[in-house]
Amino acid sequence: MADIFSTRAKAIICRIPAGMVTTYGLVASYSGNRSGARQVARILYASSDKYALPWHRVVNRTGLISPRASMGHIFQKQLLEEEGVVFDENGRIDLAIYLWRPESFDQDKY
DNA sequence: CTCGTGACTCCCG
DNA sequence: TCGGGAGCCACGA
Repeated sequence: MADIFSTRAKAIICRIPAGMVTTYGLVASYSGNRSGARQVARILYASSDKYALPWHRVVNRTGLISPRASMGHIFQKQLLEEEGVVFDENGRIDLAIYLWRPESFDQDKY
């Protein structure tokens, strides 16, 4: 497949277990481009609409949800909380506990 | 087909 | 310690 980047990104996002989160950079890194964090975000947004990807399980490197819309991150936070993710008083996710790495799954080559 | 944009991250001053 | 700039590339119009 030529679009390994988007394909991989989607595949990875799709495999994020409920109650877990990952970061853009991490997904990008495992998709073949450590600087493709932005593309991951874009692919996610564009694809989540058509492929129903769990974009809400992807947060930025600090564990903080990126405020892409006025109420977007609030909704995202809510979804994660229902999956069992706990936020601290700053609305930040404890990556030490909830960070899920692509290496955790069989990343063959796909 | 071309152009603009961006839900990020890292590095340097 | 903190802030700003550059790099990267897919998607939509």
